[in-house]
Amino acid sequence: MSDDDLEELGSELVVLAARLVRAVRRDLDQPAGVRVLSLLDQHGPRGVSELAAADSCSQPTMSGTVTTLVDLGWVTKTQDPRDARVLRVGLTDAGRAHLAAVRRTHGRAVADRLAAHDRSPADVAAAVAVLRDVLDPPQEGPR
Amino acid sequence: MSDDDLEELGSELVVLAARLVRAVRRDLDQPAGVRVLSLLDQHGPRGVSELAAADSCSQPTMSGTVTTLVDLGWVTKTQDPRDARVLRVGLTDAGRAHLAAVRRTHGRAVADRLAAHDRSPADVAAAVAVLRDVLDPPQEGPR
DNA sequence: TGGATTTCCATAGGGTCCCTATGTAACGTG
DNA sequence: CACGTTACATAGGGACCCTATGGAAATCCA
Repeated sequence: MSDDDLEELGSELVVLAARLVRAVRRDLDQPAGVRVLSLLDQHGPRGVSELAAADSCSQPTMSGTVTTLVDLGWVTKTQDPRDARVLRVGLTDAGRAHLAAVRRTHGRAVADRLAAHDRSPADVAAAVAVLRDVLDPPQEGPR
Repeated sequence: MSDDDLEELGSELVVLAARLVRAVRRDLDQPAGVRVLSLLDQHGPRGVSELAAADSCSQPTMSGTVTTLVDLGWVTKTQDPRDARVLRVGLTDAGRAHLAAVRRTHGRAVADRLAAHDRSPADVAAAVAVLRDVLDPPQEGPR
């Protein structure tokens, strides 16, 4: 496996990821808010800054996203009684329901396409694991 | 592998893809035009509508992207002498050079992250193949 | 105790990417 | 030539994201 191949693969990975995101945005839901719902579902209530770090976006971006989600009734913002700076963002039942619906939609869409290509869910799991690894280490370092 | 798992995976795939795209846009350089350069590199000169179909975006979007690329000097638009409606979009040397540079950057970034996770390029290739399959069949007629 | 600093969130302003709706010009056909 | 079709461009708007900046609460420290 040569370096040229790796260049191709890295570039291709980004290209395909971009197309996937666009397709989802057009046909299904707003991914930005769903990412936040997913984070809250996995990790429980969090502050805006924690969410921004977890989603690796800027704090103002997350701030705006949360505001949108509040308007939609999918999350609530409550004050932390011990630290008035912190805003605890938590899922509502409606938010949980919406997340479940989106996941069903995505799952079905992925399953449909898999069926046409003799792909097993394990293959998708492997792809997810690779993406996670590629994204995981925002490790800075000299050199 | 249950349906619940598949829902999780489909959703997770989209979430990770979105984060990847955002990370690339912020840290590296990926004006959506690179996708077009990649298409032209793979398939040779094409018209705007063909490019839009290949990238699965709308024709006006591709029209604007191509205009941007022309301004950057990475592609040229030339009239087809046989059909004055068709614009042949072709890579310039500068466009080819830019594409090569972007690919090197992506390849290096991916390689760095892989090294931290005991991943082989073959794993990335597998992930790319899965993404391609997930995107490929927008459920159209026979080929 | 009274700054100084830090932490957390919000707003302002701007950019990119993408969409639908709607032209306009050139082709083909009867 | 009228007619529908094809290929591209423009107009208008929305979603998402960024940096810069501001304000308020908590914490640190002489």
